[in-house]
This record gives sequence, C-alpha cells and structure tokens, in this order.
Amino acid sequence: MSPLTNKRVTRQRQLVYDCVIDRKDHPSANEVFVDLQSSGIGLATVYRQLSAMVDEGILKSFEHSGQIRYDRLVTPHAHFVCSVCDEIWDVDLPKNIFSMAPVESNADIEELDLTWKGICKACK
Amino acid sequence: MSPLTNKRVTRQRQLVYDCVIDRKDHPSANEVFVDLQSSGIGLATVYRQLSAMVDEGILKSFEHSGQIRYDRLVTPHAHFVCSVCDEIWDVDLPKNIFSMAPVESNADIEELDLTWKGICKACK
DNA sequence: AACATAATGATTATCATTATCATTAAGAAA
DNA sequence: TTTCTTAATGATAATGATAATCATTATGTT
Ligand SMILES: [Mn+2]
Ligand SMILES: [Mn+2]
Ligand SMILES: [Zn+2]
Ligand SMILES: [Zn+2]
Repeated sequence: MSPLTNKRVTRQRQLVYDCVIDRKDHPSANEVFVDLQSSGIGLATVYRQLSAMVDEGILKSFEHSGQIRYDRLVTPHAHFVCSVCDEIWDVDLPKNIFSMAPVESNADIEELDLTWKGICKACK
Repeated sequence: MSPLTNKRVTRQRQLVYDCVIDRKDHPSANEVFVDLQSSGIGLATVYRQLSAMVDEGILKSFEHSGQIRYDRLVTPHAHFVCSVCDEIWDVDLPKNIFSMAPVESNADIEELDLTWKGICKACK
C-alpha cells in the first residue's frame, strides 16, 4: 500500500487498493467488488474502504452515470468521456486553467472538475 | 411554454417548466415536486417531464451530490459549487475554452462540463 | 497469550430514479 | 360540441446504488 495511513492494514484494504491501482480505469465500487469476488470480501467493505481512501486523499472520486467512480490519479487532471461507449480517459488540464477561475463568485477556488464529452476514436 | 415541442401541452408540463424557469437555481426533481405540491401533480410526472425536456433540449441536467439537477440555462456555461453550503452558481466559461480541448483523445468534442469548487463569499 | 477495539460481512434500510398499468384528458376528427 | 384516439398522468411497485446496523473477527498492542 502507498505511503501510509494511520489505519489498520487489513487484507481487504490491500485488496481494494491494489485493485484500483492495477486497473488503469475509473472503476465503480461494484466493479472492484466483482474483481475481488474470489477473495470473499464483502460488498460493504469495498464501499467503506473506497470512500475511506477518498477521505484520506489516497484516491479521488467523481460521479458518472448515476454512480461513484474511483480514480487512482490524485493529481489535477481532466477527463474525456465518450458519449457512445461511455468510457472515460484521463487527459491533461488546459495550461494555466487555474488562472481562468471565475471572478463572479469572488471565492477562492480549491479545485475544479473538467470533463470533455465527444465520440472517441474507436466509436468514430 | 417556450417555443415549440411536438408534445401535448398538459397543465403538468406547464407547471414543471414554469417552476424550473422561475426558480433561478438548479433544482432536483424532488425540489420541483415540493414546489408544485399544491397542484396535486404526481412525482413520477415531474421526473418524466424533466427528463423529457432534457431530451428535447429545453433544459439541461447534471449530477450533483447523488442526484440529478436541472438547469434552465442551455447555453454553454460553467458552475461554481461551494464546498460548505453546497450551493451552485452559474459562471462564465473561460474564454476560448473549446480551443483547449485535449488532443490526446483525438476525438471531436461535443460539449464540456466544468465545475469550480471552493468556499463561497457567504460561507467565508 | 491476552486484550482492546477497529474492521469486516451479512443484512437491512434509505434514497433517487424508473417501470407498470389502470385511468384521465389533450387534441384531432366528426 | 360530442366522439374518438392515444399520449400523459398518478399511485404504486421495482430497481439500483449506497449507507447503516450489529454481531463476529482479527489487527496491533501490551
Ligand atoms: Mn482520472
Ligand atoms: Mn447552470
Ligand atoms: Zn467510444
Ligand atoms: Zn457557501
């Protein structure tokens, strides 16, 4: 498991973390659960560990098609979503995007969520 | 109701549309339903009309905190969300944002979803 | 080895949304 | 206007994702 946490390192925690890291996509809790079926892990544990890791900053999450997707990439980046196959790719943020924060709100920006939508190469 | 649709104009359709237009925020289906309680409209009808209007392009929608929010503004714009009070504001998109589309995907971009997050003036 | 208690897993509960279907009422036709 | 066709409605059940409950298990410490 990645650099530390003050939590107990259970077998299940390892399994969940390794699964998200090994997959290079943005799995839902259920997709992680399915991957780990053979280990006998409980669905509730998968949900608990994933959201715990988000709280700890080890993972990030976002909403997509009515469910929460988990992201091993915690550094700022954008996503591209294909409107046909619904797949998600990591893409770079535009240069200097943070300097383009809206002034209307005159609030300080902590983070942003940018998703491009279109038809991917394969579907086109 | 706004310029055209090839659908029957029911009393309920009018009520739902007027509600979203009159509110200047981004209501959920249930919030629209609560507003229209006294009219006797059914919850299923509110859900149906809202998603129908999105299909027709009269409204837009996005996911927020585990539910679908509806937006009267169908022109491209971004959102600012306060991480404390969870309110949502409309803000302008950065100038020329569409020219900053990622090349990695080499796909044509149809639309984008940009949400800034921070603490609003009131909460600060 | 014994202990304290955080984590687990089976299950139930909750919440948002969709599906079903008998009834109602737009809008066209007579 | 009355009749007619059928899309829309509303009550309710079903679904799907996630959270809560709680007895049991097992990690990390003493
Ligand atoms: Mn990502
Ligand atoms: Mn908006
Ligand atoms: Zn695709
Ligand atoms: Zn606020």
